[in-house]
Amino acid sequence: MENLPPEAMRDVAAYFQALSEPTRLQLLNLLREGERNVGDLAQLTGFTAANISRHMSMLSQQGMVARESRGTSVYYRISDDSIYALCDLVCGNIAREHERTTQQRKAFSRTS
Amino acid sequence: MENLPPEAMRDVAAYFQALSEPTRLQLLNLLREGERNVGDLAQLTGFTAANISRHMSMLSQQGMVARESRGTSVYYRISDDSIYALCDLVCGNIAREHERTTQQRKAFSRTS
DNA sequence: TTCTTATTTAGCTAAATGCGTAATTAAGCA
DNA sequence: TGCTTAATTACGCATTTAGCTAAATAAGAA
Repeated sequence: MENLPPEAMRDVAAYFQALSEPTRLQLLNLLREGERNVGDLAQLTGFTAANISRHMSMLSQQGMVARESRGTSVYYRISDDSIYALCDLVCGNIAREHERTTQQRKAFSRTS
Repeated sequence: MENLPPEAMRDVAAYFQALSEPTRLQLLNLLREGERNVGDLAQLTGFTAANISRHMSMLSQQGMVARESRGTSVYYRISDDSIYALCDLVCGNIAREHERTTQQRKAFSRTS
């Protein structure tokens, strides 16, 4: 990524942006167990189908999920397992960061 | 990340969000070569120091960069190298995705 | 075809975000 | 103590975004 042109930089940013929303992370998490259609995802998350449809469209555009229309329903499934590796990596970082800030709080309470 | 509570999900989303902005990716890229102060980063990117300061504060809060105040300047440096691993992973995914959509375009031009 | 159901899109609102300018703070130096 | 310079914060503005409701589209079923 050292010398990426601005356009590629925008692509990378867009990819991360798709993962920067709790609702979309929740949707990706639900797809761990297998494919789901829009209505199910809406019911499971408590959001409207319209909202879910837009979120899934975004994840699909980034190539994270695959869209398959069967009958009147549209099923989505994970198409890129590396997303979970990415998320797990981030979770590790956050855990470390949490550790760090916790220790900082301890340090503060020592000095005050 | 399977069964993360909503709060942790927000943390993960916030982490990705810090990486979801081209300017911030550019700043992280500049820090590959070593530490930089706010004024330098502003000059190198063409943005105001105020803007850069806000971006760096965000990256710092997520534990991605370390902040060190020396004299009247504030220097930032990468504190978590795994960020680059993350970015490279994403670049790979984007390359694959680009490949995919390119082939799709080819398929379309064949049928039309 | 008509009816029903699932998904998508249009239109809107409230909240968040990136940016600049201007004001404020912080640290050195005279 | 002032003065200068660097960084941060306050404020305003334009754009984006996540959510809803309602309208439009798509695919089966009667």
